[in-house]
Amino acid sequence: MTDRDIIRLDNQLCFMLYACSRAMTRAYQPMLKKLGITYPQYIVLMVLWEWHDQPPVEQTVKALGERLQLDSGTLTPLLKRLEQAGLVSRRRDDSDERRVLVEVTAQGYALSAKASEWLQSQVGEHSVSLDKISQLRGELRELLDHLTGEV
Amino acid sequence: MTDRDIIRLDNQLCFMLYACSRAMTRAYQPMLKKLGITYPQYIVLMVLWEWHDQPPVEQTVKALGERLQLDSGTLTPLLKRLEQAGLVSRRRDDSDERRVLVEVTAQGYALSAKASEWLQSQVGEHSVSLDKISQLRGELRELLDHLTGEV
DNA sequence: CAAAATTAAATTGTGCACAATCAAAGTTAG
DNA sequence: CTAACTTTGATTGTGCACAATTTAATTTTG
Repeated sequence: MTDRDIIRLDNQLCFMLYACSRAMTRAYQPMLKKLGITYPQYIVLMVLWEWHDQPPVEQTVKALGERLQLDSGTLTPLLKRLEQAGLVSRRRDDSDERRVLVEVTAQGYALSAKASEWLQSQVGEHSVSLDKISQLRGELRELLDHLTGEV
Repeated sequence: MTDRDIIRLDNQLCFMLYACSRAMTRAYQPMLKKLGITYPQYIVLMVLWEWHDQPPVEQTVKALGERLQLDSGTLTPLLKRLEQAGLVSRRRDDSDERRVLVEVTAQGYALSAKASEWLQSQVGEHSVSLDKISQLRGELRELLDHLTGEV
């Protein structure tokens, strides 16, 4: 296999990731419309739901950013919109005024159940097998670790 | 496996695609900076380079949109910027004034060689095996086909 | 043919991503 | 203690994505 083939393979992988990510967003669109949130907001809420169930040491914007690989330039306005919608609360940490503590409100947590309900109604629609999804997830994890310099 | 497990698996796949796609963009950033283009512009140019080598019947904005699953709202301004940079030419089709024909300029085509050169210098850096990349690409293709309602 | 329907691209508006910069709070060192 | 440094989040500006609407060209129909 020549270098040129390797490059083509790499480019194809790039494009498939780009296309699949957007296709997944589109697939979730009907649910998101019903919930009244965007896909990135859903991603953020997934973490905040998890934090609600199993509170970590730090529930800050920084911790959220590390988890999602997003900076404050993306998170600050997104969280403000979720706050505006009554789904999230933000407040300065009294013990360190640089930090902003973030958590879901009762209303925000309630969305979790609505999302589950909607997704459960769709479970039968999947013709892609769970084994394949599971395997794909694992391979993507490996790729992600490599790209972010874990290895 | 319960419905709840299925939902969690699905959500994890969503997030991995979202994260991997952005991580890949970051990985290409040094090259893109040198070429003076963005990641989506690179994706568009990859198609236009291919069109240059093997011209399809229709070299229009519409054909580009179908190939990349992007609409004119995204493509029009992006192509205008590439045109501004002298990498792409756009002109109305004389035989059907609704259409806009798109192709790379000589300068735009020359970027292909620069990209290849840069990527070839990086080939050794990959510790992810080609087999894995190839397999992953195939699985993503399968997922994409399913999500876009082929099958 | 002329009206209605369709098609292709452009435009408008919202919300990410992300680089770069800034401001304020906190920590460290002289 | 205070000056230098670091950390955290906010702000600013650019460029996608994408929904919704608009405009103009073409095709279809009555």
